[in-house]
Amino acid sequence: MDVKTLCLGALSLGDATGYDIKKLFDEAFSHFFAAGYGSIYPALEKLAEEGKVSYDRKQQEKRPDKKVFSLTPVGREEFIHALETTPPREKVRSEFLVLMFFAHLLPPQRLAEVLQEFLDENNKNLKVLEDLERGGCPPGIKFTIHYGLATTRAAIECIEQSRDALLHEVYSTQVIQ
Amino acid sequence: MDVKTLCLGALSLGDATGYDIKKLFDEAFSHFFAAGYGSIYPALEKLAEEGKVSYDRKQQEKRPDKKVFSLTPVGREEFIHALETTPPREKVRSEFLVLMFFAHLLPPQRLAEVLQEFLDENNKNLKVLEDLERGGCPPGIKFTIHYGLATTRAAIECIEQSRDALLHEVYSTQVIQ
DNA sequence: GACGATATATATCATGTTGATATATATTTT
DNA sequence: AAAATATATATCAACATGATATATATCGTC
Repeated sequence: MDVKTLCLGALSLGDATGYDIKKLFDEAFSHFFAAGYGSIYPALEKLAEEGKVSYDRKQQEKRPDKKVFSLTPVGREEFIHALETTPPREKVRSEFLVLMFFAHLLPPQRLAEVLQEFLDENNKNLKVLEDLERGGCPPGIKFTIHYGLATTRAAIECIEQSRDALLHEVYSTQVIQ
Repeated sequence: MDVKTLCLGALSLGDATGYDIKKLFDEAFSHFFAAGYGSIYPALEKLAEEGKVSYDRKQQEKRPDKKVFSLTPVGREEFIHALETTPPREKVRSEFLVLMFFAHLLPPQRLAEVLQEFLDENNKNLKVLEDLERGGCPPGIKFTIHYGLATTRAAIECIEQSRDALLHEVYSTQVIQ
């Protein structure tokens, strides 16, 4: 699934500018799909060429002109077709786990820092998700929040449980070079 | 962190061809970092230009010639420097959660299928990780396995616990269009 | 013994994505 | 009054994706 397809999804929730869609990516989609302006604006341009979205240019006196995009019927069908055929995959790119994999090459101080930093970030994400959980939303969206909470809590517990032993073991097992 | 850097990491484990490194990505790194030939071969070429890896061309009678790459001292320092400065991030791209977010646009049959398929894949990954867990390996690597087990188990439990209610709710909440 | 599948090995390429930067102005915070 | 944040679009080099091409060997199986 590419950014073009998820832009159709974003517009299925209501008309929006590229800027609005970026905010949606940063808020509602942030814990499972990332995209920046560099992929969103070209995606909208191509979708417009293909007739899957249309837009109104809204003149604004004190701001750059807005392009408010809407999903066309063709675009809506395209999106539903994508949902029906996209396999439910999940892909993780974890710099954190790369650092753990090569823990034996890290100075002890740095390994401790890395664990703390990653723990902090997870606790921050947890708070965001806990706030979202309190607000009401459709069951599908609620599920994405519960799933995020479950995996984030598991990550935090795993780190808290193994941290001390890990810091100890890495430097007793370590071959001095 | 880019593929170039992780190729240095791969070579820190021992000399290898591009083909060998691809296997390492598919096995040891697969649950936290993906890369294909299309990024590995260009990465090795650039690293060689920069003097961070060297290679021996091994002629083989019955196979295409091998290029066996080795980490140079410069490359090793570069890798350790990268480990010391890379922030411990984690990024997920989940087509599964996109499908859940837009569950209200999926036919009931398809939603059930998606959940089952994703559950099956997670159980498959779980078995791979459980097998890895039994084999002995350094503490840092062991940690990446435990972390994978913890988050995968949390994902499976979360789906098993909410699946039935979700299937029910989505289609009772749904606005018929 | 033949056939298909898998393994060894490198390489390329169009398309898509990343992350930063540029441009301009308004509003909010310090 | 200055600095930071928000509104809004757009571009770009560098990097990554995923598929495909090329050749041969080996392994299983019917």
